[in-house]
Amino acid sequence: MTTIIDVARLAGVSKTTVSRVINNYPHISPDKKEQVLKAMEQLGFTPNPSARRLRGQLATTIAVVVPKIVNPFFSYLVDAIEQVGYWKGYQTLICQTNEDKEKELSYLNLLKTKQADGIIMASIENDWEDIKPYTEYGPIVLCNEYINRADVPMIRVDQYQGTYIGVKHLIDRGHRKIAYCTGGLFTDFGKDRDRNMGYQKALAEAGIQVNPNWILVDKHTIEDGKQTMQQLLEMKDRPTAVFTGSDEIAGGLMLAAKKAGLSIPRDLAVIGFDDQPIAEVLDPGLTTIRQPIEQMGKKAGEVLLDILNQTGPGAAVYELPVELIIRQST
Amino acid sequence: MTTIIDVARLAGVSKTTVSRVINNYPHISPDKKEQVLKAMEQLGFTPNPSARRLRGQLATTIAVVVPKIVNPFFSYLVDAIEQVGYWKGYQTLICQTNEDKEKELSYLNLLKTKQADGIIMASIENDWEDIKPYTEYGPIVLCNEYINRADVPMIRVDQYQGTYIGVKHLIDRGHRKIAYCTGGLFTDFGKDRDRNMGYQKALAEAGIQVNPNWILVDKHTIEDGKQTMQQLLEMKDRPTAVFTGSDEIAGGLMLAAKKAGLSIPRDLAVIGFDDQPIAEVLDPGLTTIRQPIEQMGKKAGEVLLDILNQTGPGAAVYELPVELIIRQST
DNA sequence: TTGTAAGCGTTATCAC
DNA sequence: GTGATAACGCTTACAA
Repeated sequence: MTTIIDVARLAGVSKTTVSRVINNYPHISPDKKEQVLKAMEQLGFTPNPSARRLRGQLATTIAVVVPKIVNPFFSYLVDAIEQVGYWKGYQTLICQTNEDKEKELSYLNLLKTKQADGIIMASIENDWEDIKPYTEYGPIVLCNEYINRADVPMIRVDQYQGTYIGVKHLIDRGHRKIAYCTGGLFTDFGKDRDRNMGYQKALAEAGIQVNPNWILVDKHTIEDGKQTMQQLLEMKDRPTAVFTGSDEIAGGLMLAAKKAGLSIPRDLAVIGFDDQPIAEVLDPGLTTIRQPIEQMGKKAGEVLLDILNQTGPGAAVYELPVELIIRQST
Repeated sequence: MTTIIDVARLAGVSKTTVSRVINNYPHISPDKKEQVLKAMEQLGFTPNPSARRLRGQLATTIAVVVPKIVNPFFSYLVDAIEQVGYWKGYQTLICQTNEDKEKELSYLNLLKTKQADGIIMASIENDWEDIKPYTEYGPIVLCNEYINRADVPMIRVDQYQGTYIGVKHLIDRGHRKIAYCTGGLFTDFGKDRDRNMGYQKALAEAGIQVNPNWILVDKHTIEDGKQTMQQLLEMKDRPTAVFTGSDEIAGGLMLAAKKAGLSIPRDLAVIGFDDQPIAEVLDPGLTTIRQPIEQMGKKAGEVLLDILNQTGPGAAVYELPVELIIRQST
């Protein structure tokens, strides 16, 4: 490994001067500067980031926490963040929690040890109380998830609105027996709460009572969707429409429904969430709530970098719009 | 930031002793060890990886180079690698080239600067001659891509065989007009070459001539698939079957075909590559060549870690099997 | 068994 | 404008 000293020797200057060249210190005689540059070139020198970090200068790594990178929602998010980061000279560390609390905490430790200069959390497994202490070590930006009492920047979409317009759309199509199939739990905070409220609000406005049997929680994958359809098929009183928490669940659901001889949307209307590529190629095309994923990622990255460069506010909420994409499944 | 010295002070020992405790040096009196452990706990101490790296000890980061993380093939690959890495205490740096040569080289520099201890390349943009020099700085493992003259470990599947059985399957179904729609180019080396050879071999065996009009290159996305279908529709002499280089292209193709009133597989048979989740939910279900993506990623991770821990061979070729998954699109 | 001191590659301070 | 020199936090001879 070639170091600053090798360069100094070759250029016939002190290592201080080399360092100054590297960091674009203004007052250097042009000829020495050129010598140094030439020596660096010749030796193929690259400054050692560990040393720079240790010395307290460098900050070039951001971490993105996601539950599962294979979930297209998150891979698109990571994609957008990586692009912003690279553009500004940052590397992106991908942290997959697999919904494991411990793993999440271990990744938060990256902040403490300055292996990551900032973190974007696109999912949260632990309670905020357990995460908050880490904000001391570096900026944390919440993206997609949000905590009401958290004093950090948050990039979110209006989940309440998204769910509301989705369910309302089903009601407008004449449905009154509408199941709700969510990735989260039917809980009382954060994203889940907002989605639930949207569902309940839409039903309430139409004078429809929530049927607890039609609330299906903790569904994520295509496989989950297929199984959920089985559950629905076994019900004596079956819903005529299903609101799902992701396009993948919807895909599995449709697959199983068609296999069971149901016609979509005639026998069962299905609506997804996200507007992933899969939504378009499903047959019939999947009506869904589009989340501006790229925008979210881009914004999250920008906000984090602004904080790192001291040019942005420490906390703020950015809300991006959702949109109902009507295809043929409803 | 709390350092080893703080711990030493609190525990009433020298920093050397603390370091020994951290590194599980055997000969330490149990009581001192306990004091140190207690102090570390109390201060919430975590060793600074930059310092350890600088000192030349630590190796905990691997980098994975992919063209696009949003491509499910690569997100599954990264997923598998990350899991293996985490299990062994390594972090995974995700490097997205966007098929940009320069970006790829900049990521290879991670090796040189010891920001990454090893690299898994799941795609290659530059010529091997330009990449080879980096092997001097740390191990590079090729996964999915391969270079004949490269002296590094390679994890690959038999692309030749995969394409061959796919095309053969179409021939067995009675097709003789078979288009070939690939992600790469119809070039003469690596993965592309093998796939092309498989295609040509299967045709040759059946006494079928290659029709250059039906060779469609540089197709990747669902969108590409749709456009390709348009191209096909405009042909006077249209193929009756299409072999595609990925399930996504196949998906787009099917979508456009159905929209144009074609019935699949009656009017047009379609076969994909990868067996991604999308293959199952397409209608009709997509016949495809399954690549053992998770296995590939797992193997690549293991091979790299073995090298880093000096317990594995420096170069070897691991070939994993492909499998024809027959659904309803053929 | 424990401690002292040197050094990893860089940058900041202070002289000149 | 330039160069010694001391840190940054850690590991490891070498001594004790």
